[in-house]
Amino acid sequence: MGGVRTALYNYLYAKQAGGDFILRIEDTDSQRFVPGAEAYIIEALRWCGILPDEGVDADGHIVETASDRHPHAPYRQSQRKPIYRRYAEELVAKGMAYYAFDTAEELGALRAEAEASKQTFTYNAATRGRLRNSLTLPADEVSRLLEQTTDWTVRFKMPQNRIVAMDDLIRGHIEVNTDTLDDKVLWKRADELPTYHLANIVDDHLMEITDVIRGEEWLPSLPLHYLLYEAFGWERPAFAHLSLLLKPDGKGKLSKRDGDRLGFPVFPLKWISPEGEESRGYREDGYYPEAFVNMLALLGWNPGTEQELFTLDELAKAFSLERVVRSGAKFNPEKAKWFNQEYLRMRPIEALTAEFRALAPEMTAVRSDDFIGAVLSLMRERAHFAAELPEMTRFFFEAPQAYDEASVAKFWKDDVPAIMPQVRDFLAAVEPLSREKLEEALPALIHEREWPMGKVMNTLRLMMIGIAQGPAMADLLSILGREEVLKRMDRAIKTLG
RNA sequence: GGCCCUAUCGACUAAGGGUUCAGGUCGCCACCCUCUCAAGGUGGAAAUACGAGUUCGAAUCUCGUUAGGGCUACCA
Repeated sequence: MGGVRTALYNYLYAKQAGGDFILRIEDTDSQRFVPGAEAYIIEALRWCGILPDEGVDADGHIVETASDRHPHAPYRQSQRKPIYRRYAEELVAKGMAYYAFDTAEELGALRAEAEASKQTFTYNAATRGRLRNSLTLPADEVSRLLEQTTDWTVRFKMPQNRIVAMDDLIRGHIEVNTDTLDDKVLWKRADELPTYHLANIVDDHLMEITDVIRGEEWLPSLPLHYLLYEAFGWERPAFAHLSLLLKPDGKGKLSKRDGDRLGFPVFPLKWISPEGEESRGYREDGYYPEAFVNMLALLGWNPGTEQELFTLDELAKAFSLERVVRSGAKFNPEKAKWFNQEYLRMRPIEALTAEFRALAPEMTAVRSDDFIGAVLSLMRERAHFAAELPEMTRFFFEAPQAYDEASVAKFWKDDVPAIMPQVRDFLAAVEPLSREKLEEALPALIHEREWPMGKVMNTLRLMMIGIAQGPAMADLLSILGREEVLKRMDRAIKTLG
């Protein structure tokens, strides 16, 4: 969800400015490769209607070779591997980065040691002079290690005691002293791959990215990114950092577990991890993508007006980074349902009818679109999801198999058994058996005969649908039609005695 | 621990120093409508974290405290 929201804001911002939304896969961590994740991302964005202008082809596959429409291919960082080393070396040549030969074990030991004495180990100006790198080792030793070993890295040489002044489109001005930062690894010889920091800056430059809208977790590395653009002498894009989505109850950021625990999806689409663990999705839970996207857009942004329902195009028109809120937003599953309910109501009846047929093929096989449309028009306002409709409307399609005992006990007594055959005679003769006619004639009959209104109406409903709660009698009877109404009455009179 | 971000009803948010005893939406409660249920209509309860300061005036600006979050990896 958080990822989709970030993508959505990027998309809206790009569309509003008449720009392009590019999908790039940042898969530089070979250890954490997850099969199926890339296809999942593309499918999820597609379901949401967030279609990349660049990076993905019409067939839904990531583009690997450059073309007019995809001038910056390939879009998978793992396929851009040869690009990055050059840039890392460029920084070393400029004296803004250096080779580091410390092993992961050595650094781990240093960190553990520092922790034991309640201190923090930071690889920067304060410590790099004592560590094994091209700044401290003799040149011939450096050359030897570069050629003969494969576990070295290129680290950024963080300047000493410098204030980095940054501007964020959402958060405003931020300043950080470089002494609190460390010499981040930029490139790893072991897999010849860059880390996020290098790959991101190089690719954003190469792909002509003008605006970076990403999660708040990247804010601490913004100074590094500023310094990297400066080191390369490149113009930097504008940055905007979005706050996180928080769990509905308690504290902390929204996690996969919260969905399972509280009963709502955290993923746009159902996701099955390589380990076989399943997570439900908004799509499979019956949400309309329009409702999901609308809900996400309003979680951390507002239009400044009281409008809450937006199409994707309307969102693109109304969106602005100035109106993105800075604080984290707790996700509210109830409001998500409300959005879907609103979209269920706005749905064209033809579309809803088709959807309903797919949901309940046996029940609807012999029914006309007119009949189904009449049922749905009456009943859809009671539902949050289309999937609830078949059960909710079953009594229109099938006569009741049994009569609710509590309702029978409450209504099928006193003079009612004597009255109902007379109601049947009325329904057999009334002309036409329309909603308008019944709304007027049925109460009129009840008044005229001095029958108890509630008792007769509820008993009639009980006879029609098996329980005493449901739609208004005039609607119910007119949709059911005379033949079915009389059949159900006869059966109820016979069964209830 | 260090660095950074954030702080208005239960939740999402509006109010950009005076037009606000803080507005809207979801949820909750009551009433109305009514043959029941739902929907709808009307109304209600419900918030500026705390403490200083600036100012004629502070939800709004400043500082501090508290609380929450993020980062602190050869992950993104």
